[in-house]
Amino acid sequence: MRIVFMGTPDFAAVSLRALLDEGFEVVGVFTQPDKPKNRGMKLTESPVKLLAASSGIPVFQPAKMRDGAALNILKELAPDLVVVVAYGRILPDDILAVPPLGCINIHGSLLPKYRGAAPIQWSVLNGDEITGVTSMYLASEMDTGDLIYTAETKIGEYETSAQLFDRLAVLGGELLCKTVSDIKSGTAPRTPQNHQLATLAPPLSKEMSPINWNNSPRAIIKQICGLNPWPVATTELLGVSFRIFAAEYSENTTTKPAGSVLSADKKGIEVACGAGKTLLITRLQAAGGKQMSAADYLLGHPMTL
RNA sequence: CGCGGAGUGGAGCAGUCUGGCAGCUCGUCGGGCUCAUAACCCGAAGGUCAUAGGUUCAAAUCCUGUCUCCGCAA
Repeated sequence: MRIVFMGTPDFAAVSLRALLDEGFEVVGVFTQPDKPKNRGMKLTESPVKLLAASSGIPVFQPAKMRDGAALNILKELAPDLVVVVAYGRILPDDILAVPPLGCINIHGSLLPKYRGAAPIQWSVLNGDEITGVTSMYLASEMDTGDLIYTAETKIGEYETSAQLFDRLAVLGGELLCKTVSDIKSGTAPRTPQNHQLATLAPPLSKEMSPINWNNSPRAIIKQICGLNPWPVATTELLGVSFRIFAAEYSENTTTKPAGSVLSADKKGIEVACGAGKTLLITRLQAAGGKQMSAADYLLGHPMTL
């Protein structure tokens, strides 16, 4: 079975790796064009491109999906099945129509929940206890296609989006292989989504970063975890700006206003939250510095209360 | 050459502007105190000050090149 794989970031590369390790025949890979990125604006190749190139698979990086060029390339490759994982492009109907077995996708949530660009982060931000990955057929509208399989997993109380990303990438790779295998043998199910239950997971933005200390400790911790690794929760303590990477629950209570620093020692920086509750910041980063534990930070920057 | 910040014992920092003894808070090791401790007291080890060159009687500090890390931007 000839497969064309479309994807861009690490999350997608894990799925591609899984397909290759299982011995599926990947005849071509589509990925986003190299872009100037990072410090120095160096041209950066996507993780999927690097993996495909090192595996000897032809790589295509069409700038547009609708100008006919991409369509011609795809027809030339004559895939039986197209697998899309975090490609970053909407595929037009004429592309979707090329492979006889269809186009399938791995999505980082239990659809129809969290359609959109940031399902993993939103599942953390909202404090969900269960999430997972879904395999589905692509439809014209984003993340609305028929479901094939799902795999569930629990979200840890202190699990960050970054950590969940890594786990779901692996789960997604496994689910993809099972899905492709069953499509090949003709035993894959196909279930329409219940569109009534759909929710959206739009991209995150820096505007979500500032912590509102009037919220509950859990809401704040979920914000911190959900926004890690990007855009990262921020706050100002005693006049200094910080990015906050991790925090823990605290048993203590206080009568001081939300946002007040209550203590700062090896255990962390204790801050007042809503309703007199508190939490402990354990990992942070000051301007110009590196990310470090609160204890390390305090050694060189004592906080006098 | 997109913009800016930073490299100093194992960790986090000060010292750089104005050149002149390697400093602080921890950690580690040894000893002491204590019913006991992540507490306290005494002592010790550990740094070619990112790297290469230049200026100088003298460079962590001033000048030039290089490497690495961080934020913005994308």
